[in-house]
Amino acid sequence: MKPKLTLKNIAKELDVSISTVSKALRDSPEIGEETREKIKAFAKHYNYKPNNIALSLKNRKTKTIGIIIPEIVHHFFTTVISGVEKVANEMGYNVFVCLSDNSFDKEVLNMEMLANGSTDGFILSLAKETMQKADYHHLIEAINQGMPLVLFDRVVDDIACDKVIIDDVNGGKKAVQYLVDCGCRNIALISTVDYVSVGKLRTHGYKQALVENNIEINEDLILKIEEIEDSEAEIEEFLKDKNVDGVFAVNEHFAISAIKTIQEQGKKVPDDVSVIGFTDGELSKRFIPSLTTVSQHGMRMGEESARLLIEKLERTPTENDYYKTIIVETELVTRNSTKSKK
Amino acid sequence: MKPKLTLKNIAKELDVSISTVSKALRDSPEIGEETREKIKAFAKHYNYKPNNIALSLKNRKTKTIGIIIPEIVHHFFTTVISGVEKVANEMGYNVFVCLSDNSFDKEVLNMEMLANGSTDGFILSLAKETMQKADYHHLIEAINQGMPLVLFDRVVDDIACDKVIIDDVNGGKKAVQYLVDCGCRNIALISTVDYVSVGKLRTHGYKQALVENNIEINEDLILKIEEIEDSEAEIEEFLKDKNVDGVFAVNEHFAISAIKTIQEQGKKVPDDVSVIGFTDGELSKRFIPSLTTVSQHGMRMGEESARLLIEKLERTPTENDYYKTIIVETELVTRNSTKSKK
DNA sequence: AGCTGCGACGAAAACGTTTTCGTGTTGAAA
DNA sequence: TTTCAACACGAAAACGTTTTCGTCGCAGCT
Repeated sequence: MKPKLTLKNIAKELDVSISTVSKALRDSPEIGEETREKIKAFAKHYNYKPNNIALSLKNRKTKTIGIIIPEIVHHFFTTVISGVEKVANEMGYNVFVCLSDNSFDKEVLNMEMLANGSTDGFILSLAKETMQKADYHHLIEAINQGMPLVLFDRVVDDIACDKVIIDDVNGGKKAVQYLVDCGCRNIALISTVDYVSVGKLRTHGYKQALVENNIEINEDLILKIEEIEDSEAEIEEFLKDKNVDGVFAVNEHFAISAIKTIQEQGKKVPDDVSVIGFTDGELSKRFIPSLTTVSQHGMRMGEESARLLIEKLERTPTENDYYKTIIVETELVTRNSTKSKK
Repeated sequence: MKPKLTLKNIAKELDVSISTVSKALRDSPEIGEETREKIKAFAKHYNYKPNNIALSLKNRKTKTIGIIIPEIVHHFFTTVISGVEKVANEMGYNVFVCLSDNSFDKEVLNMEMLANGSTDGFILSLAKETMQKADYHHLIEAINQGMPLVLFDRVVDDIACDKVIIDDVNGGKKAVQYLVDCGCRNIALISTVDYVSVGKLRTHGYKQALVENNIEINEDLILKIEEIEDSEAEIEEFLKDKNVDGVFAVNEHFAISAIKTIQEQGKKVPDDVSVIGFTDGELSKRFIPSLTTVSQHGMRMGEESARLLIEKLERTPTENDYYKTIIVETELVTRNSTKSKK
């Protein structure tokens, strides 16, 4: 285990000064050609690589961005990470991934870790608990410290920062409209509790679509689920002896559970009941029947978030006083859990 | 956007020296109680947090570990990350996640980024391309530089470092033995190409189980898949007019594809054909029929890897000259894609 | 000979910490 | 009154870079 090669080492070895070595390696014209070549050859031979930490300290930037997500074992979020990684790497940035586990405290802790010089800025999707508490002081603090922040997917309006979201209202509307177009009239909604922004918005979309089609909104056909763990039983109970011909679920899991329940009731999907989910994961693709879903383009969201953040990082602060919100379009991918349009 | 609070700032503000501030904050008895309290109060009020980068530079350790995985959109790897994050955070470490995309070049690049001071060590699962090329110079280089390395899941024998693997041979054997116990005799194997270590090992297990049960190995019943993209078509072609009563697939996807094909042929799972997969993901759990699989305990693998690495990091180098290999046991979780045991 | 200018290099500061080793001021002991 | 320890604090080095600003020697010009 050799001692790590540093500028100082090279300087001593070659009997020049540290500054000379540094300049030579950066091709400064200040250094004579002969010395320069000698130093570069030496560095190359011994595979010198400048120390990142020292560079970060000197430049006061780390070329690193952090991303904090509520849970990683979730297809949507992994695609977002993928997207972030992709553009970050292209732009010469590293990515710190942190998990909040949907816990407020862990989210705050993560932010503090990342904010103390480790990263230049971050990308965040709020923890469920944070949205419930509606306590965003950690975000505000970070922003005040001059740390650029991009919120994605689970965002909150009152924070002034860049945002990347999908048009949840429209996505929900599209889905329900499609069900209507297939001839459904009694359409159930399986959503999450209202403080999760996406659940609320998709519910809006659901209602809008019904209204636009002159279908009465029946609150009995709306289920709001708190704990994902118990969702299966809840959904079963909910769908029991309800006479629905269409179901719109705000995620894959709810959709699958709905299908199972429906089948157990002796009805057929899509012949008797059409089902549409949200988020296009492996499950939707490969389930039988494969699921018609509203795809969120997680990869694109990640890419846009990273681009937004890096753009902000590489500008002078004075230009920074406006914020963008990028809306990534959803896409309805039709598969076999819905009847074909009439 | 206030200028970031530093020791120097505090010192100037309170009209003491930098060293005094530093010592006071670290509760050094050298500093008089009055001054100490004053400084601590000030720091607390303005929410001072020491700069991580400066600390890293000073201490020559970053309290950060890197993990490089071939692909993140893969349930198994996300559970591993989860496990790593968990114990890393408990021990006060941060986690850098990098993606190699199964590309050799990206793997090397990632390692170089992380090796230049950004991390104290890393955890790695080899890219497919790397295993194919069998070029491990980047690993050796890192080790020579004194960077601890833990290999997991996709490992290679000739590198001297800690390893965390599952007993793939045994896992495969268990699965096939179970099929035999269910009365299957014509058991097909759907595996990956041999240079992917896990594919090879699970194939061994398959063969061992057959031999132990005096069933002849029929190479015609073994399919090795290179490109996961074309797998569905390949599997369909492979299973066409083969008279099998059991299928062992080395991952979820192959298993699902097999089931689909079998059902399309008019046969029933599990009544006519039993199917077992590997890796316990969402898909296995929720598919209909739900899949009997060999579970890999990704979370545990992540935890063990992180523990191993951190243990090494926090010892003196002299104690470091031995390497452990931890074998995480697999577990057969039986569901509905197999008949019950006779 | 004296001046200018330039080419080639080195010294030192800076980034934000921690830590070792002073140093100046006390109070008490001799 | 002198001496010395204890106390409370500051100066400076170090971690590995980059960069600004010297400085030195020498050639060319008048």
